[in-house]
Order: sequence, then structure tokens, then C-alpha cells
Amino acid sequence: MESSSRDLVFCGYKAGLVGFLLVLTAEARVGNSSELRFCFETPQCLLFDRICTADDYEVRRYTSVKWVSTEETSFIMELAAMRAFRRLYDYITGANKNGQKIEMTAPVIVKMPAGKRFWEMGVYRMSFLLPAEHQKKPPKPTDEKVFIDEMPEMKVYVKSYGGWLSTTSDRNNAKELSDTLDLFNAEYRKDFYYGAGYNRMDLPGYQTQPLVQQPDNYPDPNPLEGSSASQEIKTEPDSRPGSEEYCPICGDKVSGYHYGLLTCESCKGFFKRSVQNNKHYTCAEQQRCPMDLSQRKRCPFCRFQKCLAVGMKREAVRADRMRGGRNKFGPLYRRDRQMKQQKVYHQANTAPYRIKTETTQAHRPTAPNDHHLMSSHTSTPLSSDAFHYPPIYPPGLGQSGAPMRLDCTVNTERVLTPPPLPYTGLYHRTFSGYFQEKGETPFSYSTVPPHYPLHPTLNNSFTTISTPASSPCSTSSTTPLTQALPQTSVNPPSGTLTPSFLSQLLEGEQDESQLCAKVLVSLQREQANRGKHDRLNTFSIMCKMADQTLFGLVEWARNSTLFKELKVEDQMVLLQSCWSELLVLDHLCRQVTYGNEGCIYLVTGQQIEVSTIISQAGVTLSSLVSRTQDLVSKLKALQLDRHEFVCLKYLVLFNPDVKSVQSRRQVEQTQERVNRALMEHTQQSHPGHSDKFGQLLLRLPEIDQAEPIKSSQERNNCNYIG
DNA sequence: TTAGCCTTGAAG
DNA sequence: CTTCAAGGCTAA
Repeated sequence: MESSSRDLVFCGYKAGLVGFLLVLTAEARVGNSSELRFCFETPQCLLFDRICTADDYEVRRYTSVKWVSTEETSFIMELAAMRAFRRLYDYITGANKNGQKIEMTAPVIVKMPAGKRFWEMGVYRMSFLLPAEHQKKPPKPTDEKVFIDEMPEMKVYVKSYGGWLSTTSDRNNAKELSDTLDLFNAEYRKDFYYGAGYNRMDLPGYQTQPLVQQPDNYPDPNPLEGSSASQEIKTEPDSRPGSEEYCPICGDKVSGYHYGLLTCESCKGFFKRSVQNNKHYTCAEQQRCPMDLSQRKRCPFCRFQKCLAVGMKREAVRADRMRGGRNKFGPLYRRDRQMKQQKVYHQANTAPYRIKTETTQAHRPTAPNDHHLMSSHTSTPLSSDAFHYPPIYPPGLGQSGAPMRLDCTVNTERVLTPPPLPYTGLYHRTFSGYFQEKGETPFSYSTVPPHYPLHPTLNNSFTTISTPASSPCSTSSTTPLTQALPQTSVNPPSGTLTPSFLSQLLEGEQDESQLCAKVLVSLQREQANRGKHDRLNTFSIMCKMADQTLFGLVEWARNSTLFKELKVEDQMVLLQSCWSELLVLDHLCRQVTYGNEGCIYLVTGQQIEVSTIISQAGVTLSSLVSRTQDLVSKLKALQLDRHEFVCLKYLVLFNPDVKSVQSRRQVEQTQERVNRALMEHTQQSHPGHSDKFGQLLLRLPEIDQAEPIKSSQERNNCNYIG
């Protein structure tokens, strides 16, 4: 039967349907991954029975299995997942009573609260599946936050999709699934769902699957006509060799770098025409048309959306239509190419499934995972779109569970630090890169009297940190934390054309000293909860800083009058799509405003000398840090003031290109308004600097590109301590 | 409108 | 000089 009518196809449990309960084997089914086509990166995978299949989901039965789990609270899954992953990774690499090493399995699942608002804290439980040999008697975790979790047999509705597990992708897919199920009055648990990540995400064909759990004691579903639909999981892994030569939009052959990334000739042409002719397409379907070689012509709307989603840059289409020459992306293309070469080199030197942790090749090129610097369909795009968030299963994790060498752990770092641990990309949208901190000397709070204003004392091995007097975070006893911002080059200019609008924008700006205080309070609280002998390590501190800074930014957005005018749904998608850019912008603003030459300024008021980072970091980190500093220098040269920064923040936030924004026009109008205000302001305040406005706007894409900066900074921070 | 091929011209 | 990513042209 052809399933042309979706309505007729249902597979699952109709409300009120009385069925019978099948007796199932209680034997845990963790088995050979060869039995699952989409699970191919670990020797063992979670097996299941497929009960029935519908158009865009299927029903599976999972038998009772044991997992090792941990929970984390955060308002963003990505941040929670990052920490949880670390803890679980510790467990499988020996943080258990037997000191046993346990093989990595798939999937890695995350239990997500459903219906959580973006700014509400949520509890996320991440679980690693225990391999068959550890199912009966799993080694006891040494970390009290890690526990063995026996999940009962459960039947689940499963929707498969390609892409990374992320707040956005998961929410959208879970919603699609529940919408479909609701159409049929299907019954399922609505308070949470699972996200399951199967493959490491630096490969094409990665697959994640949100699962919606059914009540345990539900009757077995009647496999209705639904089985007439596809029997296959729809997003099969792409195991083509050299898939990087395929266009991320349609899968056609890549012809070169076009508008920011490697694409095929036809998508290049399509994107060019669309931008040049200012096309506004509409989608006749639900804006999620399939995009491949044969169907790319069918829906230009979805094609264009995909172009933007994978990171094609509007700015690369020349307004003046000048031919020939090079554009400003040249260096990026070059860097990307270098990294790809290194990746090939690395792959050639790394036997599959036997990945060495300890390497003696101190001067080898960097490892593959730094391809996040540039976009390709499997890595992070330059765009600000919401489609590329951290995969749940970090790249660089081979079948043995042993980490591959990583960009920031090669060369000098290796000499300085103990064996690497996975680092799940703090601000970056991929869980790429590894993080080293085992054995590091943690920040010490012990020398700060408890009543004292919260200044973390740094370990003396971290000698390059200083707190300048001008810091808003200066915490000497005579300097209250609420002191006014230092008057640097950020004085408001006199007489802007739109003073009311601009000052309205400025009103909501966070007070740096308050933010700093908040961060320090939260750090101190965290430390207090831990007690003397369990000091916060640098990684945790950085995460906490990130959380708090981000929290401040979310607060900023939510308190903004313009933002409040938007629908809550739009507020969410906008925030979800730009939080990382906002963080970067915020970081840049901090550097321009407070940072000393050659230093990186943290939200806590501490400074790290760039030269120290450069001298101790690997190629990639150095490059990232240099790029940040370049950008900071440019912004400093432009004498960016607070008005301009706040405008940039609004421009990043009000991004009408974000997929699934409902009130696009409204977002566009706000963006235009801010744009105008910025233009008027820069013309007014810097009349001699005629092109400042244009240059400012040119910086926006660079901010986008600079995204991994924060994480690099923090990795450095962590890496060379101790 | 699409997409393959062609021309251009700054950067290296 | 070569490279290669822009824009342009044009048959389908």
C-alpha cells in the first residue's frame, strides 16, 4: 500500500484502545552494532524490536537495560550535556570502584524535560549504555553524581533525523513527532522525551533520534496499516568515502568554495540569484522539504533556508557585482583547506578503531577536530542559524572509547598536561576538541575570607592573570562592586538623531560590575557547597562563568521592550539561534571596553596574557586567539562605543533569517530600525569616519566566525594551569 | 529558472 | 605568473 495519505497511517497506541501485554524477555539487549545499520561507530549498540513503522516515525520496544547516568541542571541542554558527558566519560575511563575502563557504546541519550521555557532551568539526565559484559554487575561509580540507572522495558515512538542533538533541533523534531502523534490521539508521556545520539558528528550521516517514551504498562500497539510505510529508518548514515566533497545543501558534487563554504555549482548559482535578486520564496509545504540532487528544484524556499542554515553568506554576494578578485573570506577558505588537509593527514596516520591516546608525535599537524573553524556540512557553519549545535557524541571518540589527539592537545600542551579528556565545546556548536584538566591545579578560594568580596585567588602557576585597577570587577575592599563603569572611550556622543530610541536600547544594558558580582557569587556559592577539599576546578569555573554570562544575556533580551513585543515562540527561537553569537559579542565588547593590550579579559575581571596562551597553545588555539585579538584590535580601532555595541547585540538578536520565526516582518522591522539608529549614530559620532557604519556591519560576520574563540580561551585557561 | 561552463581580477 | 571565487552567459 502506498502511504500517500498520511492520515490513514498510524502505528502505535490509540487512546482507549484495549490491547494485551506481551511478555518480553528480560534479558538486556545490548549487542553487536552490526545489527544496526545506523549505529556503526561503537562495537556495541542498544538493540530493539521494531514494532511498527509509520510515515515519519516508528514504534520500538527496548528491553530493560542498565545505563550509567548523571544529571545536570542548566537552562540549555548543551551546557548540561557538556558537563554530564565529562562526568560519564570519567566513569568509563576509570572513575569507578574497580578502576575499570569501559567501552563506549551507542546511543548516548539525554532525557529532556518537555515544554521547558528557554530561560527556565531544566534537569537533563545523560546516560551511557553499559556494554553487555557490564550489564549484570556494573562497576560502582566513584563520583557520587554518577549512578547506575536501570531503565525498565519501554516502548517508544521514535523519529529519526540527521543532525546534531541540540536544543533547537531536538525541540523541533520532538514537536513534530508529538504533533503527529496527537493527530492520532496517541498516548505517550508528555513530560519528557529522550534525545539519542548515535554517531560522532564529525562524520556525515550522523544521526540523532528524539524518543518519546510511552508509559511502561501500555498495551502493545496494534501494528496497523502503518507498516506499509517505509520500513527503513529514514536518515540512513552516509558512509560514502570522502563525503566532504558533497554539497551540504543538496549532496551534489562540490565545485569549490562559494559564499562561505564548499558547495556545488548549482547551489552556488541558486544562492547568488536569490541574493542578487532579493528573492522571497514561500514554501507550499511545511518548510521542511527534502533537499537532494533530484528534489532541490522543487522548493526554492527550503533550498534557500538550507543554504543559510549550512552557512552560506549573503555578504559574500557582491552588491557592486564586481567580477574577479578575492573577497574577505579568502583567508578563511585557506585555513579551512589547511585543516582539511590535516584531517586527511591525521586519518591516514590513525588506524580506524585503534586510536592512540598517548602520542609522541609532538610536531605533527593538528588533529581533525578543529575543522569547526570553517563550515562544511558536517562541521560548523559561519552562519548564525540555529541548526548547528553540539552533537551529543563528540568527535574524536573512537570505538575503543579512547580519545583521539585533538587540536588543542597536540604539541606543547601535551608536554604540559596529563592525558586528554573529552571536551565538549563550551560555546561552540560542536562537541569538538578535547579538554585537559585532570591533575590541574584548581582555582583556590581558600585564601579569600568568606565575607570578602568574592575574588577568586588564582593559583600561582597561573601567573599571567592580573586584575587591573580599571576593572569593574575590582574587588579591593575600598571598591564596591557596584561602582560605575569606567569612563573610557564609551562616552555617549552628543546629539544623536535618534536619542530616544538609542537610549531605550541602552537602558537595558547589563551593569558589568553587577554581572561580575553575580558570577563571583555563583562561583563562591558553588565552592561553598563543595567544601574545602573539593575545590572547583578550572573547567567548572569556566562553565559557571559561561552559564552566568549567558543567563545575564538572556535576562537582557527578555527585559528588552522590543524583544518583549515578540511572541514567546519567536523569542525562544531567536535566543536559541543567537546565544552563542551574543556571548561572543559580549566577550568582544568586554575586551574593547576593559581589556588591556595583549590580554584577554574575563567576566570576573581577571586578565590572561595572550602571549602566554600563544606560547603554550597549539596551532589552532593560537590561531583562534590571534583572530580574536585581531578582531578586538579592529573594533578598538573603530572606537566602538556602548551605543554601537548595543546595536550590534540587537542586530544579532533580531535576525529575521532564523528559521521558524513567525513574525518575520516584525523582526525585520526591528532590525532595520536598529540598523538605521546605528547608522545615524555612527555618522553623528564619527563624522570624519565616513565608512564606520559599513565597517561595523562588516564585523558582524566576523563575530560569527569568531565563535570558537571563547571556548579556545577557556580551554587555554584550563590547559596550562597546573 | 536552473545549472554547467566561461570570464574576470585581486591575492599570493 | 597561477589560483580560484566571484559574476556572467546561455541552452535546456
